[in-house]
Amino acid sequence: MTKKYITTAIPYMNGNPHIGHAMDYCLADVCARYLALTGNEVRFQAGTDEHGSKIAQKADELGVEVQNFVDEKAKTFKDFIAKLNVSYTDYVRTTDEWHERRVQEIWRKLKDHIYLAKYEGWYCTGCERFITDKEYAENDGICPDHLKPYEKLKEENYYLRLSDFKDDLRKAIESGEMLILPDFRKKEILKLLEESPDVSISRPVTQLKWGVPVPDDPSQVMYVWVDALSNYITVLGYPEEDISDWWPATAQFVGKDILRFHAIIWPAMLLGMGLSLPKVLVSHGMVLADGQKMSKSIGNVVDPNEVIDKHGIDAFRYYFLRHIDTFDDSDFTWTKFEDAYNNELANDLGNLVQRLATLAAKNGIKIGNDTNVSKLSPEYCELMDKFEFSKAFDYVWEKVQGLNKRIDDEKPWELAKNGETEKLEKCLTSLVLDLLQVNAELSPLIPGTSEKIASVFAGEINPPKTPLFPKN
RNA sequence: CGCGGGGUAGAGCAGUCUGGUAGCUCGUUUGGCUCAUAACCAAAAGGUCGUUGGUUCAAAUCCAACCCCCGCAACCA
Repeated sequence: MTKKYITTAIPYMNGNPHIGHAMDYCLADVCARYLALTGNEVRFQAGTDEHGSKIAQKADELGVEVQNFVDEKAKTFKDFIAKLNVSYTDYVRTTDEWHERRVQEIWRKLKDHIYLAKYEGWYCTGCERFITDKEYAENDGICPDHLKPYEKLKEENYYLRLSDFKDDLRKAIESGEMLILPDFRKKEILKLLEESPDVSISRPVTQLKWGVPVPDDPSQVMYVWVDALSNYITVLGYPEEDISDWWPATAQFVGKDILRFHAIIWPAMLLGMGLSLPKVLVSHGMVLADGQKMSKSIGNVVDPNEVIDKHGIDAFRYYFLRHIDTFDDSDFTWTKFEDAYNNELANDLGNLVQRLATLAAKNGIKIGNDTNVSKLSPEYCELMDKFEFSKAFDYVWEKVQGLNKRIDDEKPWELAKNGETEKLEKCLTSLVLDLLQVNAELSPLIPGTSEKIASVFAGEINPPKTPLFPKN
């Protein structure tokens, strides 16, 4: 049994769960379920990112203790992940004591690549980041997002010497040793890598209190990314435990907006610790609303809870994994969602199960423990292995539609009328077995529905009493 | 001249590398069927393949120029 490790990006606790988080979880979950289905032992991480001054600030505004604030938020997210039916095995909160302790150990291991230096330049308190001279000039000294003038800042920070790793990193990305998907993101990262300066990885405690203290220097606190990125291995027990069974990760799922941290800083940290690089970084796109970015100011934000409540979690998973592009930005619209639900889930699949179950039950068909039903087709596996989830499910759907066509072509109801019992039995048995094979391929995508379908045909065949996908 | 992706039927996309009658899904129209969630199956209509020019017997596909959209750069996955 091969061991596989899948990770999700840990969301920052300054907002509520949104549709983008759901996208990340769904992709990783399909991957994890597929790997388990093909006989691998899978560990699957999820968690929450809870440090940083923005979170502290938010708690201040609300007049609550920071710890209480993140406890509350973290619970919201954990409930949300449960609602998505995500099959994670390991969960990390960056405020977990064991995480903080291990991050400090990681810092110690990186020490040869860390140096202290003075930064002098522009800073935006709103963005919480350093501003280059070029940016300063372009924006006439005023932050376009926060409409506040940049501040002159002089402070000491620790830096990670990225230049120690650039060559190795570039080779690893070019050769595919650390595969970045899709390919156009790989090109972007390679270019970005060349231009990347050393990264500041700490802030003075006077600026940032809510974080993990730098070991042996109480005046500095770790920059949140160092803390957050480490979660992928602290959750496995690093450095206290031997993680070589699980690391390097089989695949790490991230949004395109945070790919740069995962494709440059994170691998640099890993190389600094003498660990291997993740095998694959899967960068997915953003979910748009009518071609536009979802934003509070435009007011076009789609609440994932609303979508799930409308037609259930499997309809949600189905739409996001089949009709939202795995790698690039795509639209969510209610019309498209409803169309997919009615035409594909209810009419194609739901009705197929219903009609076939009814035919089989009426004619006394029984399916034994046929082992072939869980056999996955090579075409399907090939697409899944390449993380082409939406294409894989397109392929499966052709089979769903093919079964409907076969029923029409073979007309089992006529065979029944004509008393051709033997032929009828053969025809229906074959159809049911093929449906169960398709069902196995659907199980990573819509696990709940897949179980229901399996139970309909297990032993005595019982057609669903209520439709799998009811229409209103 | 920053780098990159893209402009193909009403919508979303494939086809472009390796030129040879323009394809898929949804939507629309019509026909068939009755096991089934007014579901299913079949057929039809619908396109100057961003613009202009070039190469070729032949261009969505190769070459050149131009126009338009988007990403890499905004709290956010």
